[in-house]
Amino acid sequence: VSSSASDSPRRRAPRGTLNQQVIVAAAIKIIETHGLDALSTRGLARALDVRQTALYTHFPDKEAILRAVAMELFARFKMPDSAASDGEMLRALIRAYFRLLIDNPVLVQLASLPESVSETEARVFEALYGCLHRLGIDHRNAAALVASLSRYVLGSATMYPARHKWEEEPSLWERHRDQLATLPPERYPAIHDVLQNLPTLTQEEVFEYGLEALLNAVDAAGGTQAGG
Amino acid sequence: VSSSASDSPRRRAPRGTLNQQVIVAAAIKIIETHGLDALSTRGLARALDVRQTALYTHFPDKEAILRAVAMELFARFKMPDSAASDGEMLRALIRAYFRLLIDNPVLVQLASLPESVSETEARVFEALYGCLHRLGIDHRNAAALVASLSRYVLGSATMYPARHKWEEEPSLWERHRDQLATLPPERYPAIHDVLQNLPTLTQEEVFEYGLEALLNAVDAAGGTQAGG
DNA sequence: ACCTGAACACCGTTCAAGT
DNA sequence: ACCTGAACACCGTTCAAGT
Repeated sequence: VSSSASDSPRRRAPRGTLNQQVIVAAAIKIIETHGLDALSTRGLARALDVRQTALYTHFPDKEAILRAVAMELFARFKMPDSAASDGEMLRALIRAYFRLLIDNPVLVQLASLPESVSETEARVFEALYGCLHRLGIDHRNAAALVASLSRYVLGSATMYPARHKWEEEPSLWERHRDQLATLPPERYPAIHDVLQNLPTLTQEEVFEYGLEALLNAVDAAGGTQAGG
Repeated sequence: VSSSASDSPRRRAPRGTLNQQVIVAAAIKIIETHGLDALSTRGLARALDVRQTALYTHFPDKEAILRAVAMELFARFKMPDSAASDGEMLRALIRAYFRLLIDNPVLVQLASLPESVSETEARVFEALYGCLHRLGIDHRNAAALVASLSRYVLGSATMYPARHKWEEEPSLWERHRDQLATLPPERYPAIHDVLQNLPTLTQEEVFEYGLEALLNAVDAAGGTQAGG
């Protein structure tokens, strides 16, 4: 029963095996492969080939690990290149933030963590307010618009059909659509009217539709730069 | 050590003690008092003065209990009275749905449950599509608008500062604001410019701002019924 | 300083047994 | 039919002990 192959647990992990970086990397790997619910301190320790209590030398608790994971994923944000106009920059910023959330859906799940605002979020907000200021939007409208946009992006990312590797079940969006289709047509004629006459409407199209609607107010208030 | 007062556990619960209704009611009470995370089958059984395994006679698993809780809370939806115009009805429907989610924040947490569309949701969607149809909005725009509105409402409800009885921590919204204020002003001038010049902007004002922006497209497309 | 072993107080779920 | 007791396979976390 002694160690024979490399896949058998070693007797004792050497000194420098663990640090915050490798723990976070292993946690992200588990989350991306099997989902946030599959991340346990025991499983994480197993992946790192140490006992679970070794983790507590590097993090005070599991929540601290999750905060570090969120920080690491937020750092993946790609700030868009400066655009032709502030209106275009505004759109590019929102799209990039949306992209970050749908590429790393666990960030949505971790949104309720008591966690300081990430560097990424601060930079995005700063850039958004800067654009709106240059477009001549007053403080009140700028704050209301940025707040509305955040809510819209969060809701859109939450409903986005992230094809999780680890689960068979379809996303919120697809389930919703499928179930609406099974409702009795005689009681829900308007729903069926729309569903039957609308074969294709992607999440991206929906997102762009709402984004443009929310930004129309800006184009109206600040001088628009015509079509681009 | 035998039973002395009414608060000591009884020896054995009589036959008809449990049914789906009382279990769901007790679950809702725990969730509203201490939050969803505080709901365990053990605690639920304790509140009902039975052993935890008795619950499995009435529900196959905990998820089934949560689905029943969601159904019960969805039934609290108040369909608004028919409004003066379809435009007003549209707004009343969205506001009522938002109100349902912020009055019962656990519905947002339970949104990802694999659960059939509730009667409430179907009725709201049916009413929304009906309004849009009468306003002359085509299928594509109607579907895109309803989808955008759903995402906006979900995001708004998620960020809403529900003053949970059971937790001290401020809401997402308040934490976010407070933390933005602590950022270094020299690196984030636009953020501070807005924060300093904006003493009061309530969640309701933000919600209304985004709602009007999203519905502007409707007012533009379908004939608007002037101001009301 | 860093990793381990054993223990603690929790989970959700099962199943044979009682009534 | 409905409720119970004991058990199973999990959690996150602690702490004294090893190296």
